[in-house]
Amino acid sequence: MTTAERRTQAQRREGTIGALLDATVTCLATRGYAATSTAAVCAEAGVSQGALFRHFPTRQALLVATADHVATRQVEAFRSLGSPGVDSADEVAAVLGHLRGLVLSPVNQTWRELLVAARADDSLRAALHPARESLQAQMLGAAADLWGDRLPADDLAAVLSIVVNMLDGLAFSALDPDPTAAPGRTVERALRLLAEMIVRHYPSQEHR
Amino acid sequence: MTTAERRTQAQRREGTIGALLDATVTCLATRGYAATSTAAVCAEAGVSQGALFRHFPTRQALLVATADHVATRQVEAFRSLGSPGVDSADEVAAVLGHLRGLVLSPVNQTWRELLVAARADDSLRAALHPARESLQAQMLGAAADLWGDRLPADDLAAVLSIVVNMLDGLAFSALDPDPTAAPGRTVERALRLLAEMIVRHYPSQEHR
DNA sequence: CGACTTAGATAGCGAGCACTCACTTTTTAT
DNA sequence: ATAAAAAGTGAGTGCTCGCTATCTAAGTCG
Repeated sequence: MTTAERRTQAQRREGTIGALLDATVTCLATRGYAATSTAAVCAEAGVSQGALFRHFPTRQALLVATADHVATRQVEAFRSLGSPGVDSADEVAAVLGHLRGLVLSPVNQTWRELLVAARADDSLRAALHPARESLQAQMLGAAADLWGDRLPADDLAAVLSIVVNMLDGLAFSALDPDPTAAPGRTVERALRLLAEMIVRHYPSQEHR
Repeated sequence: MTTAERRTQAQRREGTIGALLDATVTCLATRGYAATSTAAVCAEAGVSQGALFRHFPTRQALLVATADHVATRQVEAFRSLGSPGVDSADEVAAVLGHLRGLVLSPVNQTWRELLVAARADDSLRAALHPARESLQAQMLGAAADLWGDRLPADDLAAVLSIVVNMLDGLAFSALDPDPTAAPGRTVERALRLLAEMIVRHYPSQEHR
């Protein structure tokens, strides 16, 4: 640690803010909303509480900033799926499996934790509202880019709603602390069945 | 208040315990887990904190007792659906709508709140585990009684998993404080589409 | 350099939390 | 009737929380 001791103020600022946001993500994902106290976040980030309250006027401001932070990362992860085929049930099932991985990721866990907390907190709900709308629109846009040529727009939104809501529901039901635990027989069967139902309802043009 | 002033000890006990359980349900459903403090529950129930801690050694014990309380009420509500037809897409959509109502009810909201809190609390998760298993088994059994003659057992569990997980996911996403708010266009479309996919995948015998 | 602004550290404050305890009231048993 | 037991009360206890005030360290600019 002999070099690069000198940083500009903007660099210092960005560094600690980034550390605080990342620490908030890991605290929310591992300890949950209630246990994500300012002290816990500061300990995780390796800074003092004074530093936190210099950059964020209140705990809620930190949480809202974290929500915006993870929202952008969510669309990135979704788009980084590439453009997988959805012609056969196997391919759709593979896509569902990948989506399940995304939904179970810490980033998405953070997002869910904030949404749940927002239900009982009016001002947090209001503060999270724009990010929520933006995220939904961007996810729908990404889905349209990937598969918009196969489904009418209304149906695409409906299928997306079915899939992500089911995966979110699964994430809430999966209380195992180990995120890579065996998905369970019925869960695998349910995903497989959903894939089959989708391809049967929207057969690809080649097979017609 | 001139009559019936005399109650046996068992009656008094049952009365206050019932009031505490009901108060816990409404507190969890309206204020959320974190705001369901012992003081809030006692105020809602109209008893003192001393009374609460006479019957429940700790806050967690009260919450676990409440979980058992609502679990039984959930199966009752599910079975009270009767035995609706599931031959046409319209009928399946109607069933999905009724299920949606059940999932959005305060009883189910309470259950979800406890499950979410259990994710970050090891001992609460362990204490809730038996009720969780029992509830899942009873729901599957009820579903088998209602529609077991139409689907193989494995498929029934898978369909049930898809439907209830999607509805739970919807309940988490629906942050509106008004539970009877307009379901939203895409939600209605998604439920309708899911109903159509189900009847297409499992056509009734008569239409074969 | 030296005045000035920004970033970060530390101690502490008031509020709310789960829980306890000494006490009163109501039911039960003799 | 009266003693014992159970139910219920409400003030108090220690602890953690979000947040603030005060201070030191570091970067900026004449």
